Amino acid sequence: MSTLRKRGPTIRDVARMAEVSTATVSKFMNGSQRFSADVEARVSKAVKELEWSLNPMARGIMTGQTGNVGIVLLDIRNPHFTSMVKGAARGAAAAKLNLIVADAAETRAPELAVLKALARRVDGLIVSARLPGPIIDALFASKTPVVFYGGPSPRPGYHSVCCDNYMAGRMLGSHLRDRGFRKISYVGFPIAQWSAERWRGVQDAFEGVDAFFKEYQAAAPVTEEGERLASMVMLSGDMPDAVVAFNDLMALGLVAEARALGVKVPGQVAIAGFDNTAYGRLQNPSLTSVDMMSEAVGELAMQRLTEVIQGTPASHGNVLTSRLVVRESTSPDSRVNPY
Amino acid sequence: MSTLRKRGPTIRDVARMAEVSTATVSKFMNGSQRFSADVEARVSKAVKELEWSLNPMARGIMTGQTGNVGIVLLDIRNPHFTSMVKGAARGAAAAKLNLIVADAAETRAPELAVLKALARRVDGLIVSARLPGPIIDALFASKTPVVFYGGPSPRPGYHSVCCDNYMAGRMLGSHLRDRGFRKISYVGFPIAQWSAERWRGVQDAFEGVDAFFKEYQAAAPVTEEGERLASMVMLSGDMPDAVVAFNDLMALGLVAEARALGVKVPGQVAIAGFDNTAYGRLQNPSLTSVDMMSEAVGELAMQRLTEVIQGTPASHGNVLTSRLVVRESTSPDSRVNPY
DNA sequence: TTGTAGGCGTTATCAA
DNA sequence: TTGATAACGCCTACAA
Repeated sequence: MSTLRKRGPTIRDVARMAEVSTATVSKFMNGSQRFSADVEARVSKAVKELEWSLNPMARGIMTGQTGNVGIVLLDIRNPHFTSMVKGAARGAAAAKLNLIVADAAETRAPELAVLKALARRVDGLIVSARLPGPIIDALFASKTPVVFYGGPSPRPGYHSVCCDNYMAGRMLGSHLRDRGFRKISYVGFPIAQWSAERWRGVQDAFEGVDAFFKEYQAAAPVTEEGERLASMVMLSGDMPDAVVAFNDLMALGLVAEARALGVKVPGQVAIAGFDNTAYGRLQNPSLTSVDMMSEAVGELAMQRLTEVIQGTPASHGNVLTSRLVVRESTSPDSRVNPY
Repeated sequence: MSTLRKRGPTIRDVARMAEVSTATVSKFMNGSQRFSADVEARVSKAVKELEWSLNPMARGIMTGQTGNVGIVLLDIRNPHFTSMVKGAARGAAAAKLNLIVADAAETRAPELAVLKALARRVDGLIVSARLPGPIIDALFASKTPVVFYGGPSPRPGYHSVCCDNYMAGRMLGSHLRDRGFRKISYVGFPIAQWSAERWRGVQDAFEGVDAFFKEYQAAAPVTEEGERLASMVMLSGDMPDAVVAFNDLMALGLVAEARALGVKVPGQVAIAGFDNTAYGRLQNPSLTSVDMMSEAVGELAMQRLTEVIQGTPASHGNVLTSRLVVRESTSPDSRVNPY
């Protein structure tokens, strides 16, 4: 049923036209050797005339390399991941690799089989540290070079690029403490192990201060969950004076729903998130957030991956420094009862 | 310099273990023939035991197929494109194809060479109809199956999936007309040919009505351009009572900057965009927009692409119906914003 | 239903 | 610096 594309010229055609051997053409194309000006001219002329280029698959069968790398995302609509892809794409382009993007959300059903298939088509993979255990095991079994993102590597001996989640939380916590907030609620996402790290950081920032903490759990790190939990978080029992969300998407949802509920942000409650998503800056009120260096994480992860692929003694320093970005949503006038 | 990954088992190892020929294993793997229960059992046992799977590259050299398809984006951070990728990823998964995402923004320098290289690694490509002419020519020359998105195909005979931009503009124009707006400014993005289509649609909706139009041009369809142009658009000469932006990103930038400038939206000026981006709904004020069916476009484009690849007589109906989503930013009253 | 044998387009080895 | 030739892992007539 499938119509094969018309076969183009091969290395043999080029060799014939240039009156050299295929070996010469091959070496010429890979720049792995110098040639006499004469041969070089003839070969490049033939290449141009026949509009020929190497067949990556035939090449791959010999070299064992595909020329592709993959990145497995949990949700391509999350700007955090999008920025990561941007960084990874830059790194891939620099290494002349093609980037295959797999959205795990779409391939959930036969995930494992899909991932195994993907692994055969790439030279290496960038994946989330919060992928399910069996998937990660399969990945290791396949011997595919892997670099993790988001949190520490689930197994020792593998690279992982991320920000220090505890410190990020702590920075945000300090900010809230200094602004006088004392009743802090957290909308976490427990499936990501580092959600707890962030929350611990926030709490630790209040050491020695009399503060009240409460935690809620979202089923997915998306705006809709922020909206869904908003009334529970902000209107049940005594209101918090500040709400921290696991990420900006949920924070955005909280802010929007607060408005619908008639809760003033930051008038009655402050709201902050993580990731420093582009839309937080434009929001009304603009959103305080901790920049988790999404793009840099993607780029560095790709850099590490290429090192692992090439067997280069991999450099270290895979923990990036996050940065607190204070905006309107944590303006201090939201304290209901200043102490 | 490059450390080759240890070579795994081959089809010959499997054949030997199952005591059959390699041809049998091949046919078995491709499901292109039925076998005796005995042979089938032996082969699948060997496959499992050796944990062997087909080498896609060796396979591709014979079949001429890579098992990959590509999508070329203009800006992966634009939620419109992200949604398209989501749709395309679903389509690709359904066809058991891997999706290679190329962010043109990152590969601008040697664009043409990069795209040619990409074309050799995929069975087909989904690309924007507003790619530069030389690139499109090269694409056609390479005989790669192509499906366009965004606007009509730049050459006859190729598939293109998009919404009717004129109608989309017209819907929005009618809405503004009915709400009593008469001084309309448009922040266009002329590099996309269909920016003019949208604007024409908006204007035509005011046929027979006394209205005033003015057009501005952005250099890129991004939030920053909306912010940059905001004061010019809203504070120079006589203020428009409604501003339409080429897309939501720019509209979001306009709204944010209007707030910074002290211009009430929608109190003093209404603002609307195209794409119905997720963040428009959460904005304050929420953003009126025309849903250009990003995800459906991506999915349908991938469907068409697989048809073209397989040589199936391609079905038609590639113009999707857009949908007006009215929200607060074009509210007719001058109620003051809560924040 | 199963096997034989040649070929796909490239790289790698080694000799010239 | 260049060339012959044997791989690489799989597919596909065609024969049995």
